[in-house]
Amino acid sequence: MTKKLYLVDGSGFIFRAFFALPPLTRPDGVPVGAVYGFCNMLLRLRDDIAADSSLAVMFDTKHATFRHDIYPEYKANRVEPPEDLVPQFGLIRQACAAFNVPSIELDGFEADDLIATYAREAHSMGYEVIIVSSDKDLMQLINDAISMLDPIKYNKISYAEVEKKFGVRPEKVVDVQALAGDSTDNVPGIPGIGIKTAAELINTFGSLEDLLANAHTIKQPKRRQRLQEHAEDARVSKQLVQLDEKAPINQHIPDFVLTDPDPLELNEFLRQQGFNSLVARLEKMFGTTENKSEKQYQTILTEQALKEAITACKQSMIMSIDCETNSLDAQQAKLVGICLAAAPGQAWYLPLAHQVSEQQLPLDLVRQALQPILDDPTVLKIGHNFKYDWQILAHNDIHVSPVNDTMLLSYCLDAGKGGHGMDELSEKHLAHISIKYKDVVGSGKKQLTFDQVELDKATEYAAEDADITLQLHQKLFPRLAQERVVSVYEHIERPLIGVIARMESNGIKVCKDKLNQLGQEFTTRMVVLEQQIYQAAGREFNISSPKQLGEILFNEMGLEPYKKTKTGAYVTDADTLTKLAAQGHDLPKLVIDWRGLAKLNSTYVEGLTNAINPDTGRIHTSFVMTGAATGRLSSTDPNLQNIPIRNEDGRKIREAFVPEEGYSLMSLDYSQVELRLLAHVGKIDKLAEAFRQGLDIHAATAMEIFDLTPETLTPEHRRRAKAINFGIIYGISAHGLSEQLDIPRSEAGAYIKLYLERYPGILDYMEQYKEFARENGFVQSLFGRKCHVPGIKDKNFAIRGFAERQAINAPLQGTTADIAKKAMVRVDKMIQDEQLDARLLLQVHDELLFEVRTDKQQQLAKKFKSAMENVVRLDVPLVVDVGVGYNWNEAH
DNA sequence: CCTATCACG
DNA sequence: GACGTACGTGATAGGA
Repeated sequence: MTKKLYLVDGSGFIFRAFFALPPLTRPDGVPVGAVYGFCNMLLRLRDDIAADSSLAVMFDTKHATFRHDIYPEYKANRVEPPEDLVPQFGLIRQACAAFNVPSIELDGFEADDLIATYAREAHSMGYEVIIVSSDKDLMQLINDAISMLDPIKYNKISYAEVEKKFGVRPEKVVDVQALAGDSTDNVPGIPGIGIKTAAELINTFGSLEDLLANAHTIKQPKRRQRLQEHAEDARVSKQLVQLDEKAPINQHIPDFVLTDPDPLELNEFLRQQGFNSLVARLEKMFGTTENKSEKQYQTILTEQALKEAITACKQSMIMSIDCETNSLDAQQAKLVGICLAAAPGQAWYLPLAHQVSEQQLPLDLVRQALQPILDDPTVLKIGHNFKYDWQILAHNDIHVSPVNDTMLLSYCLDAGKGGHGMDELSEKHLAHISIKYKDVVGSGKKQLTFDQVELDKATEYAAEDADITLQLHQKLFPRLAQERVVSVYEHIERPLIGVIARMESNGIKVCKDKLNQLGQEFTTRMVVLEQQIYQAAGREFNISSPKQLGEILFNEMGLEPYKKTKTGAYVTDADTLTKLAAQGHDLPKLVIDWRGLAKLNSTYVEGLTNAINPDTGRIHTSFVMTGAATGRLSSTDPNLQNIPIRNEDGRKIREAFVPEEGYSLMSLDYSQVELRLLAHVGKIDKLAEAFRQGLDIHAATAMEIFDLTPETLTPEHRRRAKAINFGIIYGISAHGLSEQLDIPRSEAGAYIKLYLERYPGILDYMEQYKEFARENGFVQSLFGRKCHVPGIKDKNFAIRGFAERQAINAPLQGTTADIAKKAMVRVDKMIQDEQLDARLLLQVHDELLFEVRTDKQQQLAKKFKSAMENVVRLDVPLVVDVGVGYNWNEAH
């Protein structure tokens, strides 16, 4: 194997990274985006490359180079670097020192010349050279042993890429550049000749000199004249772009062999810059990087040890608590152990049900010993995703209060900035990569349950989790007040833990027989469709495969495809198939119908049947409290927030959701909340007035924008107005609306213009929130919930546009979420305090589903409706529709 | 593990 | 002037 030398173009990198990467500042305000990119790239390189490789970084200096002697205007058009970039030059040199990577600069020479010199030298010594840069000026150096690596896209640049860019082999690149010039470096070249023409000329004549010597043979008069007039410019240009391979270097290649950095020094540098996630990676690569005080993790097996742990927790007045179980499903999980932490580095693991020989403390004893401190109002208990622990403990008759939840803290502070799982937060805030659950229990067939894990391993893992939770609380809790999200946390998220925990434990009864019967009905119909599909297609194929379907529709049957996916496959979605069906083809319609039934069977009939808990006969979904950046809940395992409703077959699935004997299902849903909020927040008088009058809002909109009376209003008008109303909430675009309504873009654009004219205030609302997002990086709901929109300043139109639409939508969606959550807290409190014979079962964004005693349903409906409608007072009334029935379809 | 599709608000 | 889009989710099947 030949040894490899990596030569990094430090100066090139910093410019490119500065513009390519998002701006980032240290806590003290110093811009460090490019430095971060640089460190990231170095770490990645070190991780990827062989240990016996060599590495050095080259920099430009501020001084003039020999090129300015040849041509005083060289780079004369360069403007001063942006002020955010200036401090980063020094920091990147510091970064090299911290990484223990040689950095080289030389007055009178550019980084490119140093790279050229070292590359040729190393080549002659038998090295393979990889130039880490994407600078086109370096492409002239490429040969079989010298290649380039784009440091940001991280892809190889070789012959093919050079020829694509310059149209010639690398050794002719300078000749092409000499002709084409380079406006960024103020290299003159020959006017009127660009890269395309230059490549053509060089390929025809062989070289610059041959071309200039034979310029008189050029046919095009203008081109001939210019080549003759500017021959000298071309020669000068070539000197400017030709890299100097004989720079007087004084550091030698053998000195560039990789050496490990001093972990302590590098750690300090990275922490200074606030690069916690990099510190975490560093620990993984080089082992521990800090002289941390010894961790004190203990396994508790005696009553005495338990007492001591509790005393320590009581003294510290704050403790974290974390349950270990044998399942992720809170309803089925058995409590295997409990972990407590009282201070960073100090944690105890209390094994309860491990399958090991050691004697573990009995649960009853542990419960009695722990309950006082878990109830103690002077000791704050910290959990991460405590909703889970709440249920596990409650199922074991253990109750905890007061509680803070680090997952919810992170959610209130940083929604939209990434996930809120403990592993991710540990890396982000503590610069520590935590032990993964999979590392403890293994994976695949050999995966253990936690009760099979040895006590020392279990202690190490569990104690670290409790430790991290406590440390995360130290980092996150103080930010709550500083960043003004106390109210959202205290009044919405924190009280919701118990509410949702109860909902999940309640579950909802699902009738297995009904699902089974539906499954058979759907299957029978699919068999018929299947035969018709094969007949229409002319052969059998896998109807579930979009690839095979595309092949049949567009290749074998020759239908006209509407569009392709980004991977180049034909789109075969329902939209496309509907359009094809409208042209009179049979197959698309058959496939649409088949897919509808297949979806119902696989996702709902089978999925829901499998999700029925054998002990309770009910389905217990899991609501994810931090899943949606806007503040909404999401539902998983199974998702009960997307049960079909929009067509007849789908609604049959809802009939399988039923109440207990003597009870009814009662659905209460907010009518048109987001539009009402738009009217309120945007102060859209006409819209608000329509709501106050209790009008059909889409019909009212249609009459307003199309100048109609009730007599001239048609269902089509109303349909279009409805689409526009929703479009507005989504941050409307003419293209989006035209797709939705299947009308020309121009027509959609005209509708939007009309709408914005008739509802003055909407445009202001949209501009105001976009501006707020640009200034603050986030938008807020009516109750102060934050949703971060990182792309809002991106120079890429698509990304920025996306962020702008988020900025328009998130305050509305987020406020709806706040209202629904507040309603849940209220209603749950009523149920608890007044001991109502009602259970909250599900939340579907703007709907709450209850199971209520049938003979009390009217009274309960009145109570809940009123509670929900009066959660907040707005300029428009909030209206809640109520439905009751013996299944979810009837209730809705 | 990613992509395409489709269910909901 | 083009770029490429409706906002927010989760589950399933196919295929690499």
